[in-house]
Amino acid sequence: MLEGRTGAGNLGKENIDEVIRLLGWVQTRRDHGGVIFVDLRDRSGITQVVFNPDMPEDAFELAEKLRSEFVIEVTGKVRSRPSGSENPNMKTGEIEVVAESLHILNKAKTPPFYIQDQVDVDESVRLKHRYLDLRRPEMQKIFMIRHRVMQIMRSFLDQNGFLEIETPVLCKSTPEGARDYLVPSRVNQGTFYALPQSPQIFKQLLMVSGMEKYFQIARCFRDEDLRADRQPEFTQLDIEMSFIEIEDVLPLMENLVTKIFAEISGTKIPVPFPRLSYQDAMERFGSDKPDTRFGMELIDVAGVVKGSGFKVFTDILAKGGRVKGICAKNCAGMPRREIDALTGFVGIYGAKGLAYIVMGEEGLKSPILKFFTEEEINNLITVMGGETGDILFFVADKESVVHNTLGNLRLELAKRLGLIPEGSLNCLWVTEFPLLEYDEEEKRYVAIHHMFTSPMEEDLPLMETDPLKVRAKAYDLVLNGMELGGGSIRIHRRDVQEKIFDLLSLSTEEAYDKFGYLLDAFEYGTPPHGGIAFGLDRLTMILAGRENIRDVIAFPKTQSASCLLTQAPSPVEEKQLQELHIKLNVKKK
RNA sequence: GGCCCCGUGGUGUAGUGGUUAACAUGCCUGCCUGUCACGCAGGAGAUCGUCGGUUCAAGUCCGAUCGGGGUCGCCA
Repeated sequence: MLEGRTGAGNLGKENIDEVIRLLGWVQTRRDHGGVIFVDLRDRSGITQVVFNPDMPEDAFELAEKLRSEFVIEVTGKVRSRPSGSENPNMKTGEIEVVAESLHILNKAKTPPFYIQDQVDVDESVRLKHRYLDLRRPEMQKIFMIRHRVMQIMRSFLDQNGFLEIETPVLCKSTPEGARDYLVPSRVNQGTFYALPQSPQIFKQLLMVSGMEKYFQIARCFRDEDLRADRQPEFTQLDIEMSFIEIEDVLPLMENLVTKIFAEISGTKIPVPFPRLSYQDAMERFGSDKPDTRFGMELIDVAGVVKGSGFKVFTDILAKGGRVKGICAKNCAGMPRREIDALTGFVGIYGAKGLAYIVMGEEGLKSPILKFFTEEEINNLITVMGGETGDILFFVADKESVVHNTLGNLRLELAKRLGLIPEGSLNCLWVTEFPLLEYDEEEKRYVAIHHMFTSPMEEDLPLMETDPLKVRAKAYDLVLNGMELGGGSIRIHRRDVQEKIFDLLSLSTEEAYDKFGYLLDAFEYGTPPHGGIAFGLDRLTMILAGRENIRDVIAFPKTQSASCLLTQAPSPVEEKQLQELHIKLNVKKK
């Protein structure tokens, strides 16, 4: 059937007088009674087919029966459109195909929405009929980009000596990290596999195996709540290498990322990417994935306010908290109610209030002025870099709340003020992450990256004295304020790994139960190794200019982790449950 | 689990508590030989997500629930 087929979207003046065969869908039919125009669409694009009454009568009658989305086969001759009827809005608008024969390969029901770009239709309707949604050219373009990205990754890594190796999808459940998706075992009553959150342990085992350079485009699963950029199953480019240090990983990955952007969007990203320590990222931007496309950095004002009469600030400082601010340029005209609404905004992130000073033309306006001396206010303005026309915002709280709040307020204001330059690509590495953080709920340390991440050598002594100060050999690639990838140099020494388990309050038995095989493996000559993983979906989002991860996944889940097309998840037969030795205990609603 | 937004013919929207729920588009029928979101004429198509409440009267007000989206928590 494909023999001698021509793509509709690639026809042009150079094809004039060629007799061609098109296979595709009816985009639109315009029936003028005597002459019928059909726009025929296939993956390559759209071309206009003309049906004249002087063609065989039965073929013309057939053309009158055509409707949207009928699948047809047309044979005809390419010709120049009559002068004056060219369509400059169409890639193939200079030519048309005069139909000589028509076959209807299949009829179609009227689709629930237009098969064209910029459809204004509820996303749930698109998802229910995803196979139709994916017919739209803009969706097809996304998946062509996604495909190209994967091909570039594969060829780049192949050329650099990496082996593509698959790892299991049915895995062992591990503590820590995200909630696992579980799969009951039929053969082994009462036991479960977990779907991989990432191929982490297997890729390290492959390093023990001497594979030296591994990659995989791997599906990962995390049973957590969804977001605009988060799906329960997603795809990572997973990479691991032996005999490396950070300085081997980052430049190689910079080459890969710049190659992808150069080939897909023709954008040149300068290398090396800037690096920012976690500490600096948090202090300056209030985020470990800072958007550095604009300024408005966080400024510490503790030095200015610590001796003041403003108890809200001084009390928090006394308790070890922080007082920081951002300067919103040219915002003094912001209406009072909008400023008040920002108090609600910062409340989302746990801040109890938002102090501000409006630097208007007629002087300063602020509910907190009365607590400060003139000198203190002048110092505050100087430190903040405030000028007439600005608003200074302040948050006082414990450090995590201050950073989170101001970091998000900074992004929100930048969006409202249009400070983020369109089309700019801003790649950077965030390095020197802390190894551990303290979990108040569980009253113990937890790993920030994961528990196989190597501490920095010079910080090893701190593991005994001040574990929270220990920095990890971990790095994240951040693009336009989005975490695109992350990785680390791993622990390859058993004694260090056991020390980590110890700090994480994993007992030796527990550690052995969960990771004994890994600890055993580490005793058989493990090379120093490390790696990284990139979120393919997020990368495709940026390359395709999408703000929603569902758009770059062929068959995504809704926010409640269900598939509107297949109705998954769904109840199963009692017999299936019995085979799996499972009894349900469902809460009645 | 919390907060916020949305739900009206196939699709997108309008709709002061008060007649037969309006408009656009799509669909069907007829007409039409140069359109390209063709045009013209006519027609069909809605238990206003669901359940309950207030009211003489509910698409409209209230509550619950279901579904979709955003977000906080969560996501090593």
